[in-house]
Amino acid sequence: MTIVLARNSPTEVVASTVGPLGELLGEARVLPFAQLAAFVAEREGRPEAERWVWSDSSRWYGDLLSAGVRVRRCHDLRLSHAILRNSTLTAHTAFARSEPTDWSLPAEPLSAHVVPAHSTLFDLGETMASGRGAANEDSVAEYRRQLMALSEVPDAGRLRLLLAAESVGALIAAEMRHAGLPWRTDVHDAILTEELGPRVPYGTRPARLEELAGRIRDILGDQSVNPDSPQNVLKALNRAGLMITSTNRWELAEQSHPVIAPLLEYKKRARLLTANGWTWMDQWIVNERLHPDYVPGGAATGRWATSGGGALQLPRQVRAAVTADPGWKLVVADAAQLEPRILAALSADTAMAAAGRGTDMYAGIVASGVVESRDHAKVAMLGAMYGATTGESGRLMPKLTRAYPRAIRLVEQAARAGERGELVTTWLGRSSPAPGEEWREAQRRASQPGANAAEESRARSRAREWGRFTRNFVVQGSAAEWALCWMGEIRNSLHAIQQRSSTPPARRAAASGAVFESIPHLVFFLHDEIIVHTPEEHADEVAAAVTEAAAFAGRLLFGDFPVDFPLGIAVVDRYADAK
DNA sequence: CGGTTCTGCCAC
DNA sequence: AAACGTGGCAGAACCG
Repeated sequence: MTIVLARNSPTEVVASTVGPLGELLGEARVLPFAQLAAFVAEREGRPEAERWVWSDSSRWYGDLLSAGVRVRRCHDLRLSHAILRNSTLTAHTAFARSEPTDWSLPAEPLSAHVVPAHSTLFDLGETMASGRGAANEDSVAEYRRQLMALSEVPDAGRLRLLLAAESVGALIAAEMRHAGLPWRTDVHDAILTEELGPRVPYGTRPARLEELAGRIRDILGDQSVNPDSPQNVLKALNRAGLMITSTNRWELAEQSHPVIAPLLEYKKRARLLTANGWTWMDQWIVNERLHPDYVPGGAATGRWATSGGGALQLPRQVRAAVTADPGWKLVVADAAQLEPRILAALSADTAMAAAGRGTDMYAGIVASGVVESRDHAKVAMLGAMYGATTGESGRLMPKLTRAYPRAIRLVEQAARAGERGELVTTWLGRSSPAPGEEWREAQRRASQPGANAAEESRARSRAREWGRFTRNFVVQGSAAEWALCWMGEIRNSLHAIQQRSSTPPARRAAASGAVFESIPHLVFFLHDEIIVHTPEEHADEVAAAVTEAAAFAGRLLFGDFPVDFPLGIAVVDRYADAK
């Protein structure tokens, strides 16, 4: 059954049951927000899984989770709209060719600090009520238009899978934000104290940094040096005779001067303080949980982005603070060499897939005699996917091209398409954005008869730049699709484990408002890795399910093509212990 | 003074 | 060794 939920007024929801073409089945029900959670919970209590269609999962589902209600399936209209409007597969449809509407706008970010507490049913709708405008949502009509667009695509199987994967990703994002990543503030504080000295008020330098700043000034014989100011440091180092043009780490590291070591150490520690210091901890860790605001589909390639919390860049330095609760474990898994494996499958390059038969594809490439070392294999593969032309990576390209012609042809063709300003499309059907007007104008000018050399060279350089983007887009975007399928299947398996387990399910949890209090659940996702927080007794079962889900995702996308997706996987107490 | 851009570094 | 993709973020630097 499919039920479209839409905001009817600032205080009401309309729930419309619809059929396969989005046609209304029976009367729509109007509910006050206060009754929505009970309504959804009742439908979710039935054996058959409803599909909830709504504008924006982060709002609708965030509210439901706060009220203690989990759902199994949804269709996220806004995320699906973005895919269907831009895909080359739907480019011929009225849906893609019509003028953009409000549905074409990105979801509004959740307000900075609605960290999911366990609110009561009474609060439900607060997030919804704060959404864009007060206008009613025309969700049924939009759903119908999307179904219509899909029906106009000859072979829409992959596109349908993409919309389902994108939508389940949005559910998972909301669930992970709700549950939060277990975070020990005492461990975090101990790391900071060890690296920086005891906590000091915001705006003052901790002892360890003060001491390093003193040493830097003494060595340079200049007490006015401020190591936090790149400009100031650059001038001071130039005065000291160092021929550098910036103060970035690699340029400094090339110099031999006694000030370099303390300066690099200062920068390292200062970074920890500003990015993940006490201020960050106070702001983002609530009740020993990090609640990052994931943005599914936030990157053009379909990768997730985040806004706030910095979950895309949790430095290794602080990962020891990510610690399972007593009696619980973290199952940490990452896909080994995901992107090259995806490339092998996209291009049906059986030689490259064969090199990935073991757990280390780079070792497999060496074993096949393509290059001499694992480092070479890695830098060559990354160069092929990123479009490297110079350096070691560029020099190794011919060897790779000889060994894996199909794979390399695929990325080269994607690059050439981008250079011509064309769109490229992932395995499941997400297309790259078109280059901007400025880009097109530059290309037009350069191709005019009177164009000067500078214009031509600038245009060529912009074209190659866009080619590197589209080259990477097909691989990165298809890898993101695999990851969504992997995670969606993990979610299904965890649900099944919960159903089988003696610790009973959602109903009791729902009553307490804590949807994930006693069951294994995903708590972290980053491009090709996941963390599940699980009661210890389920840890091995969870690890097996995560592993099987990777194989499942491979079959779902690539059918019988013999490509493996091995994982690095560990059952640990602390994230830092995983690899 | 507040808003925007730049620099540098974190993650994959 | 330093050029090769996607992001976020803090603080400095710049600008009207």
